Amino acid sequence: MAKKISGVKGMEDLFDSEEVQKWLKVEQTARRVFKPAGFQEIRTPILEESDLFERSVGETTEIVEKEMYTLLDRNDKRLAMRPEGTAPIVRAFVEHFTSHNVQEARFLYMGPMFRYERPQKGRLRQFHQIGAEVFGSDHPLLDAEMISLVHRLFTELGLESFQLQLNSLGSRDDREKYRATLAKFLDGIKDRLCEECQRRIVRNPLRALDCKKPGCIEATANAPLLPDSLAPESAEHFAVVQAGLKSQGVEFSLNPRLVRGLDYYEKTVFEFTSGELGAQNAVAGGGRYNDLVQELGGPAVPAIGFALGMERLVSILPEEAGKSSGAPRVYLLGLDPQSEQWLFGQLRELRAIGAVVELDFGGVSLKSKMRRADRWKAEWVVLLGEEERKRGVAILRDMQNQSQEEVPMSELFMRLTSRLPTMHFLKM
RNA sequence: GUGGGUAUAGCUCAAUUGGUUAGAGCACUGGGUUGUGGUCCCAGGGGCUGAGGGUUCAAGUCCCUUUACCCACCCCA
Repeated sequence: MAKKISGVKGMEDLFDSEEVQKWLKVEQTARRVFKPAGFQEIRTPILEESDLFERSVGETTEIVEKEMYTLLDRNDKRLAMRPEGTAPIVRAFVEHFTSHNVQEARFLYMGPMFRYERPQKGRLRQFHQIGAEVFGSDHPLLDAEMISLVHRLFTELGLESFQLQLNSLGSRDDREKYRATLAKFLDGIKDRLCEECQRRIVRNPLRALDCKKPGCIEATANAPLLPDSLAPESAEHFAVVQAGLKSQGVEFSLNPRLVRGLDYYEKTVFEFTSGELGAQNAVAGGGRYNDLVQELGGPAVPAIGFALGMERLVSILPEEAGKSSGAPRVYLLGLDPQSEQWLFGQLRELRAIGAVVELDFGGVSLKSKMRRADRWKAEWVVLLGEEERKRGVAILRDMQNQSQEEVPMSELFMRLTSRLPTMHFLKM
């Protein structure tokens, strides 16, 4: 035997039918929730120029520094497999929409993302996201709408145990000022912080507030917090976001230490978490990015977006979401080559009416064939042998009632159809 | 990148202080009088014990190396 080739680390095959069913359900529900809100679905390539992510996500972020799958193409162009979805959408928006003076647009996307990380529960190297982005407005109620749509998606999927955390990073100015204040504070308590956090003082002080080490939590207990240092305009924006969510009945809690890992966020940031996920507890996250479009060469168009982790979401979905279509299942069983040949001819028509139809292949005993039909969970079995064929009939067996009858071969299609729910479409 | 854990049949797991041909359940295949499923009974196939090396009369079991997977740190979806 030739040497086996196994899949790439952190990249999974999805083959369990209930699991696949859940994916379909999530994708379909996302469309049902977002399209009526004016979102159009778009698909962008997996490969982008590395620069796109370096400039948007941030040069000093973990993602860009250590986690990107990068390559040189045959012309030595630096490319990267997208580690996240927002930057490509912004790029596409700038490239195709702003040129015709479109400054407002809503996009829904779904697809694989890639990050070279050490896999663990809820963390893969190829994972999938569904995300949405809205360009064209800085209105705080848009923030509330975005968050509320995600909330609604989760509710429609029957998800019960999730929490919503909210924070405001303020405008870029607010953030810069706060960053300086915080860095100063941290420097004062430097010797009480872990090594990692000491490095963060210069590089990314906000992250220190998110550190989970007990020593750091204690040391930063009365650090200056972001919401307290927002300029009046940002504070007002944040207040309206909260009021908007309340009026939609969306529950949330404020987390002044919530920091997101991508540089482009400002003002409102949010995260949906679940206790059932293990250490990687974020199911979805997002925020506002008012300067990104401009930074990527577009006009000054404010925007907000979110992304959810497909694998994480699916793992906490209720069982019902994995139930597959209720289409009737019909098993065709021939006892000799001529019978099989005739039944084979019926496949197309029967499948066209929405039934799941399978023809038994292979020369085993009738008993085994029946056993197979049973394991396949057939509701109906059509049995045809030489005896029947001579008389022009086939046996139609109802597996549940354990009853069967002979029907003329010429009427099989009609007889069967009349017993199946009419116009039965395959449900998602 | 740093820790910790696991690796035996397709799946879930056994195998006494190292001791004969490595077992069970589920699954699979066939049969229980000739062409009828589920429950039941019987039989059968299937493992170089992740890989490589070492200690020993003897290794699934002990030691080293390696690979894969899992979990956590970190980071995030």
